[in-house]
Amino acid sequence: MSITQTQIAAKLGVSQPAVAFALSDTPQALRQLSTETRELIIQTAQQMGYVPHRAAQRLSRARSDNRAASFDQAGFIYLGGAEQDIDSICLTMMQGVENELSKLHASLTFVRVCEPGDWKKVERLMRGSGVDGWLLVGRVNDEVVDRLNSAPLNGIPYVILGDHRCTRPVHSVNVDHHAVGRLAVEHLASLGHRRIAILKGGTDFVYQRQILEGFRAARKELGLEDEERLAAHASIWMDPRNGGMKITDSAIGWLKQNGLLPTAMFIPEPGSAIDFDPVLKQWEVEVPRSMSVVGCGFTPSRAAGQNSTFVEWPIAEVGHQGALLLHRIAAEQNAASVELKIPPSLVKGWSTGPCNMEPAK
Amino acid sequence: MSITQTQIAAKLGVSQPAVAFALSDTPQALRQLSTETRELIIQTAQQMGYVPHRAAQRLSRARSDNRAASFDQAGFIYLGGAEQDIDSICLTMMQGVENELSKLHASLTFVRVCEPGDWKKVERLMRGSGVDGWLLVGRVNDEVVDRLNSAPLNGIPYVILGDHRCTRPVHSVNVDHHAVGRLAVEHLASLGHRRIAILKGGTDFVYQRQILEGFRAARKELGLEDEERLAAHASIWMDPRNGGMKITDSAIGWLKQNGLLPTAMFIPEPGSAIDFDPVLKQWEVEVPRSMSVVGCGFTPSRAAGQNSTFVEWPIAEVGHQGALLLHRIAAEQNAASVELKIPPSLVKGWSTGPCNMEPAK
DNA sequence: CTGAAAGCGCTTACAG
DNA sequence: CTGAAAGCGCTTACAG
Repeated sequence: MSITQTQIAAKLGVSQPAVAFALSDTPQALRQLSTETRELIIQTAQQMGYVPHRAAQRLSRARSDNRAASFDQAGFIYLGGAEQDIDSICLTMMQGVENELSKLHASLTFVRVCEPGDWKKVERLMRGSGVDGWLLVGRVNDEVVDRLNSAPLNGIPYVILGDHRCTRPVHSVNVDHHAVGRLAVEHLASLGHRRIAILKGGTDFVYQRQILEGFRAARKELGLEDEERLAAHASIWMDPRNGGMKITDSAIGWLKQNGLLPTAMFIPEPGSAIDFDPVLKQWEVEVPRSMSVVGCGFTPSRAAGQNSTFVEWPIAEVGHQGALLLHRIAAEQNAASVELKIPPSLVKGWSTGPCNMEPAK
Repeated sequence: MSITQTQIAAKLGVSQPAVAFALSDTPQALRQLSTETRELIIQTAQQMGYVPHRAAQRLSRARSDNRAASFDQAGFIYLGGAEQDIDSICLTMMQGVENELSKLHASLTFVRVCEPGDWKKVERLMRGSGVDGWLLVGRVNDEVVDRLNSAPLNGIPYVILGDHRCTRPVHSVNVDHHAVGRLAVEHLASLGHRRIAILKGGTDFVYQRQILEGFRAARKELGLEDEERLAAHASIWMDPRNGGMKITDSAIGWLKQNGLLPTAMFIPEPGSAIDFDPVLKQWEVEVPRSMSVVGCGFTPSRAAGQNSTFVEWPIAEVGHQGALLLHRIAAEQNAASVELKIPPSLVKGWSTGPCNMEPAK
């Protein structure tokens, strides 16, 4: 069924190891064979559709563990009960990871860990030499990291994707949420807006706090109005059962009645901005004429709203970089801890425009 | 690092194959060793934390392919550009699959296929003997199935999870969507409702049509009012960019003005029912006093709304059964095609109650 | 009926 | 410098 090195060797009348050397990149291989033979072998292998037997490769490599060369199996640990609506973010990250791994001819094993007993699965995979490195997504904290650092799980490198709550030094890749808040403000400020509100979904989660920080820092630096009541009273209600966010229209009413209506609003919860339009209409606020709105979103299919302006979270890129980082630290035994932040980008749409009005006093 | 059979053998002063036999379930193994020795070996292996080396097992099994015994690697193919908001459904299915596979000591490899070139990844995995069977989720059609049935991918069993558009006989597992529609009607009818509307999100997708069929069949069988306008004019607007559903409140207005307001409503799109409450309030419809609402949802965390009544789609169970089916057909070479339908269940909540009023004429 | 040998498909150290 | 041998950790057919 599948082609083996031995079959190729037989066809060309060379030894099986000769084929192995021709197909490897080790410095030794180059002098083992004439360039001519090497080329011939490579060509033949290709046209016969040769693909190395994964299990055989892994087993063989077990002899002399060359950590650099033997990275071909990553594990994706989804730690359930996560903060935030992690599902679609998680899948998008996985796609980014898988995409990058496939270029390295490595594959991705999915493991879900929800209760303590589930760590047995991780341990089993590790003991059976089934995985060369872990990617962690979800509820990652010191307890999880301690588990991975100590016997019997230690020795396998890991990288955390997305938000986490670890205090120990770890390798991680995440969206630069600080920059998310900053980017929204900068865009709106460039359009002339000076009274910019943020519609928070809460401050419980790491990303929420980081976005808020970035938002405030940028607003301060640019000398914009810093009306705390704008943030305090406009809040997004989050329904944990649904994973969705709803805007409390009472917040808008309050702002309007108190003459605090901003000329621009930033809605950081991904996909929430689209809910906003009908609520605003109800209060006779027209987007973008009387108010600009910047939302958040990720991946083409999950934008904040139909062609509206939003800050795009580079979730897939987090996956890509996570895979690359894991591959790197799997090779270099003890690399210094890396916390990578991927910058978001602004996608301009119809929901933002120049500031036409003086903010209501 | 990891324990091997040889190490166990050395410790007990038996041969390595003796250990192998003790740990296997083959009939031959039983007579090879005394029950006593066998027990001792098993015990020792366990307390030494022995886990078979996956790659070694696979490689060794390659010699005499006993298809039944050598199932330990499934591949999960996510076919992108799917209909419906598949992401969270997909992840829930994966969890179900992984859960079941882990009991079989098998693991799950994630592969994303979005463009034709991505099939190279599938082919590579197959040629490298990296996978014993496939689970397919997403945009599955005849073209995909033909690909898996013909060289160079053929010979590996596969099961489709969720909706698909294949006309050829295939193995598949899905929610019984027909029963979803039926269940909603039956519950509402049992509460005395006779004018029951369905708020369709569309009829483009397979599941939408099946739910509608089930809904209508049940309504007919139970002799309930069959006012087509109820369905025709109450529609859910779906925003593909967001993956979310929104209810057009104009539909409610139309129904009310025309005296067609039903006493109960079924909202089949998962997670949409929660959006409904504020819209209904706006039209002075109070749930459940003047109208009962049944939504849809899946997995505990994705119910249709906070403690509201909904039909639960057994998505995780689809994953479970899919894994089991794949395992089965991987063993029995050519099993007849199986299309498994998993029945949904009704979760009762606050949003439904007895029919108090005569429907408006 | 028992027990040690062959072999899965690779990688690479190591004899010649 | 070359080329065939050893070995990774298993499974199970096959000599004795």
